[in-house]
Amino acid sequence: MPESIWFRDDARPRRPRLSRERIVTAAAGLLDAEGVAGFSMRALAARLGAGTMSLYEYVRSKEDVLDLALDEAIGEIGEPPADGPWRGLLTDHLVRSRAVMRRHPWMPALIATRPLLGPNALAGSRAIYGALAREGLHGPELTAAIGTLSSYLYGFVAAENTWWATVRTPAADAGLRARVADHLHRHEAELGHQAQVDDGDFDTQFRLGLNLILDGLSTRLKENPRE
Amino acid sequence: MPESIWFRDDARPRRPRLSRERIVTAAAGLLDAEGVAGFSMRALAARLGAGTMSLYEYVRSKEDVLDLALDEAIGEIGEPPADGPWRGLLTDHLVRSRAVMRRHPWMPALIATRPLLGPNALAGSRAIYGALAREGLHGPELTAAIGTLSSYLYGFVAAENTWWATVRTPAADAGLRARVADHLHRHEAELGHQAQVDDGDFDTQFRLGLNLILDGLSTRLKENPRE
DNA sequence: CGGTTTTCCGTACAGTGCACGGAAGGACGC
DNA sequence: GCGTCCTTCCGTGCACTGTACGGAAAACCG
Repeated sequence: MPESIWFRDDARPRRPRLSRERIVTAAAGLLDAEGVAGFSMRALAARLGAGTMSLYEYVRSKEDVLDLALDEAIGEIGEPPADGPWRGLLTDHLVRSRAVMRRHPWMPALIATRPLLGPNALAGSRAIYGALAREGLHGPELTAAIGTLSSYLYGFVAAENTWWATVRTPAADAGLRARVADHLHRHEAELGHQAQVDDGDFDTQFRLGLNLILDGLSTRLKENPRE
Repeated sequence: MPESIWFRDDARPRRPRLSRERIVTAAAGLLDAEGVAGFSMRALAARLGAGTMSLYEYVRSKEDVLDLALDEAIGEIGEPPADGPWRGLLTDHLVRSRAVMRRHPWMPALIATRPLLGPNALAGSRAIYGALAREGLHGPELTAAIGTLSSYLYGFVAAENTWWATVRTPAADAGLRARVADHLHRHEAELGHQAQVDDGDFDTQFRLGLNLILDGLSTRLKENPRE
């Protein structure tokens, strides 16, 4: 059996079966499947068919893996186009970001505990920065606008995800559901509205809040017209 | 030694040395001192001078303790006054909320993983609800306004706390600081601005973003005048 | 006084992240 | 061909986690 042909594709010593990329994508998959609480280095290694300690050849620590998985997931969002009307551009980017964070519900919890300094995170924020700087926003006002949008995005999805996680729990009895629905709709239940909640509900909530912020931003932009 | 006098002050059976309240306040103190990562049931018991398993007489699980500690901390915020100009009222409440979350930097990470259904959390959101309902906001628009404000608050403080945690780390070398500063100020560094960051920086950022949202809310209120 | 109930907690177990050191095998100089 | 080295892989072990279980002691009730 001419194994030499099969094996001869790279000249590095002891061509590795593992790699940083393989570990990171497996980590993201494990997080999708089991959540942050169910993520362990042992489970990750098992998912790769490797020994636990083999991972540490490519990764400094569990925290390191989480950092990398988070930045990979942020990369899924993609960058906004280089130009176009600012309002549609921002709306698109935030809606796509929310979609990615819903597909990877572990993201908000990780974001809450670590700075977003991965290459993908930095690239994305730079692109948004450019879009607003083009409209004449500068200095603290620019930073505040971006900070507001990203804080809103991430706070919203975090609340949304805990909502779904709470409702989907098998132990979620009617009483709990009612309390959570009340949390979402506040006094609406008392006013006779129905307390049903579905996906579309969150969609419109998200867009309403986003428009609130963009309206505020719009007045700022009119005060500082493009120079 | 007349122990009977010392011990005779309550007639309940086997008057307990521990209590739910004592556990919860000790938990908050431990979280303040060690953070979420350094929080363990063993450490909590040691802080109370008790055996680890004694805690479970008053508390179902570690998650339970965290839920209770979080709601207690939320209670520190206090409720907004029953009436007054809506804008000042909301600003005050959000500023006080931020102050509490800065004193207890573990709060955002916990909020990210559990629904805010404690009594204090519900009382606070009800009060804010009332303030905006009084201004003529109803239905989804009302829910969206509240959701936007709380998402912003919590997203902002989360980012702020990770910033301080990152900077205060002993291993934070100059390169890391520069990257984080860039993350905060985006391209400002490239534009020649100084990349120094201090508390006041975050204060003005927070107020700028808040005013952005409140401006957007203000236009909504003018469209739906108090009926 | 006996029995019951309520607190307290020692022990034990399955699980965690990761330090350490060894084993296996390709790469390379001779 | 043969040592030598260097890279990858990973078994073992340690300190630590949450908490199930069951027992000990103490206060109450009869």
